[in-house]
Amino acid sequence: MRLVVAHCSVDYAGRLSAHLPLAPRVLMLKADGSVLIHSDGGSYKPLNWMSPPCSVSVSQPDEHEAAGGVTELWTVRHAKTDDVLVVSLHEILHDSAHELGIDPGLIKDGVEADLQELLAEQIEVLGEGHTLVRREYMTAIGPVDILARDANGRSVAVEIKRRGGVDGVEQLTRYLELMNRDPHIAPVTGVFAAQEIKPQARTLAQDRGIRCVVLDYDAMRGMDDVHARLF
Amino acid sequence: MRLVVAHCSVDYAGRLSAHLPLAPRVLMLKADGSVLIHSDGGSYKPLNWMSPPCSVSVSQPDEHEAAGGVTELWTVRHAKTDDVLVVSLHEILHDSAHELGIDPGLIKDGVEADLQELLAEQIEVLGEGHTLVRREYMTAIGPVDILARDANGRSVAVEIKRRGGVDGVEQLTRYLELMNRDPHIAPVTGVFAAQEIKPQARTLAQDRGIRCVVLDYDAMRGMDDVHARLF
DNA sequence: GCCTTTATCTCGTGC
DNA sequence: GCACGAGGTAAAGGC
Repeated sequence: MRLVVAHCSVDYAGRLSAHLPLAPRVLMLKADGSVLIHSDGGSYKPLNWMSPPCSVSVSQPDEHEAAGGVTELWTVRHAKTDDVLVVSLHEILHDSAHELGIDPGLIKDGVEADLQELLAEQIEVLGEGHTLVRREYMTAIGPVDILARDANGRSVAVEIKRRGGVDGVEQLTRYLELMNRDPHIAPVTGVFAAQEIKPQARTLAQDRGIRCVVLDYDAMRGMDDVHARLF
Repeated sequence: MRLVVAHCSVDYAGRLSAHLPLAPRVLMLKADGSVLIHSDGGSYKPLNWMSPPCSVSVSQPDEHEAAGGVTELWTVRHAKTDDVLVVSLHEILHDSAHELGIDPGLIKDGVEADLQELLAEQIEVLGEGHTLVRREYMTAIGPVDILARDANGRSVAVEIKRRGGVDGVEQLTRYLELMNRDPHIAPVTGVFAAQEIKPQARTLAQDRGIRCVVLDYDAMRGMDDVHARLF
């Protein structure tokens, strides 16, 4: 990992074209050849970058560039596409290199998969008398998150999202259309379950006869702890 | 902007929980209080981070932590949510601070808006005799990218994407359903225009009677230059 | 290897 | 300020 702080301008040509005017910035060169150009704000996204696999080649500025104050040019080429990032370095304020090794990586907890697991365990959250048929019920166009049965024994297809938008409703609609064509399983009703359901999505779901259920992750995890203690 | 290279472990609690075991990493502390934790690989996304607005407070390790090798604790708290990021620093390998100022920002070119502009100018790309009605034609559920008329004077709703996936076809389908209920404008046919159309999207579009048109951005920009030269 | 789905998405834009 | 759509989305998981 090499860290450089320098006045620079940047040009990118690839899926789009982009340009950064001359200013002081932090340049991060990773061991895999990738380059990140960060400013002192924004969020974690760099102003510009080149993703691996790629390689950097350093060259000297031509007469015109040198006259403009450029001391060094970095040309970063992607190995597979023809994306190119050119960093024109002016004054270099800092330059250091560090050996980091391979990172052991992030351990996560609390994403959609966890929600699905919890809901499968606590399927009664959908309403009294509901029973789980299976998680990841496969259809021709992909897996339905949860297939359940309501108190009357009718099939219920559940689509789970952390944040429920129209996309999720569309997805569930496609599954329902398909499943309701299959006489073995029809009729199937739909439930759209999410920690947060956006108004547009709720409207669309209601319009299509899909029930919306808001999930409380913390409460469900609490219930899960009770389960764990009791059994 | 402060750059620190150090052996550290990290814990995040917020919209999810996450943990990073002890390893050497780069810590980037931005002027707005945000913190990024980078490894020497991956992509532009840090292993972990805290987005602004937030603030860092430094504290000394307790006896137990100190015995484990912790020399300093950084607690990064989000100003609005209760997200917390705790960095447990062990050995510090590098520490430097740099004044960058506010970045002038990125200038982009070649995104969906440019495609829409070019297609509006060169509406005949859709087929002979096509004329432009208007861009961003408003409906109750949102704006249709382009409304045009074909050689027979029939309305044509165009959805433009850089990369055409099923989402775009669904979006256009919703517009078409709505517009075809309006006797003033019905019948409306649909055109799905993109630089690249995914096979699934093409199949879905054909199934719904929506025509697919692949756009050549470079060629259209070339035409645009010709336009500019001629007029 | 390709495709689909998720994301602490981020980021702009229009209301 | 919120909601919605786009992204050089990136990254993970299934087939």
